[in-house]
Amino acid sequence: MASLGELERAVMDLLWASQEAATANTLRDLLAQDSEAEGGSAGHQGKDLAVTTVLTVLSRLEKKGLVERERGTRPHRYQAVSSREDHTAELMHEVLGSAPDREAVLARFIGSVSESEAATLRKLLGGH
Amino acid sequence: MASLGELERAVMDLLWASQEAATANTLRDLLAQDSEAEGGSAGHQGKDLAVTTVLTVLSRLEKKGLVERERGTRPHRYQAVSSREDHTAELMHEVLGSAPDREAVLARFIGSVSESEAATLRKLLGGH
DNA sequence: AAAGTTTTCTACGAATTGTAGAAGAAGCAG
DNA sequence: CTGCTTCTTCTACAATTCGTAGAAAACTTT
Repeated sequence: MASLGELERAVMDLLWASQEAATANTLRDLLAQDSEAEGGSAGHQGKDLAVTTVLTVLSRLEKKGLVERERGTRPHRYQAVSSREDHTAELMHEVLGSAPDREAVLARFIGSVSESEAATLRKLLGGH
Repeated sequence: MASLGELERAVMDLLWASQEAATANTLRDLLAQDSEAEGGSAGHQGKDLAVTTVLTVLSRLEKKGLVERERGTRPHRYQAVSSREDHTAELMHEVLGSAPDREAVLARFIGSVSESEAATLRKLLGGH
């Protein structure tokens, strides 16, 4: 139960973008805007989703542990459980974790990182 | 079109384990063994798959670009396109790639790597 | 209590995956 | 070459996931 569908991803992007908790309605509106602004002629069309659709997706994301909801307030408010960066880093660990030879994987991985990123990594890893 | 199902993964594991190309029949046998040897009482049961099942899976893996087949020999022979390590590293890049703030993700990622792996990384990243 | 808003339940269609039979193609025994 | 055996391709079906949303239930507000 790892990867997200297209809409699920779109919703997460919104939640990650706005640090704040949002209601399903707000999200629906944001999604409408996004798809409206999305690209020239043949982009994939602008949807105007039903709120129930957004709610379903939010429930699924909650079940997957990516989203948390405040049930106290009346229009429930949803927010991402962890930041996009944390989540992505976690994902990377998941991918790596399933490998028997982690170090070999890391070697390959490092091999194809840009120089500037390599520099960042050196800094992060600190002097020996 | 990213992740693999359970059986697909099992097949890839076999192909990755044995550097050599294998036939569908061989793989079917190996799968049978594996599930046989797999865990005490309530593990998920030992299947004895039909060869067509294995062939279907192999075709799908081929379509996904993970497997290559020699069509010349009569029992076609299948092999992984890239090593497990390469594939995993690629996956990590895919995960990372979709992030707007790559460096932040890398920071988190590095933050939760074991010390020995950190050492390896330092070595790989080389001086200055 | 009526009307409006929000949430939950239920459902359906497309795509993916595990699973395999039926039928077609290719090679081997006579 | 003709039939038997083996291998591959085609087609199919059930379960799960995901996009999508109506119907109904629950809660607010007036």
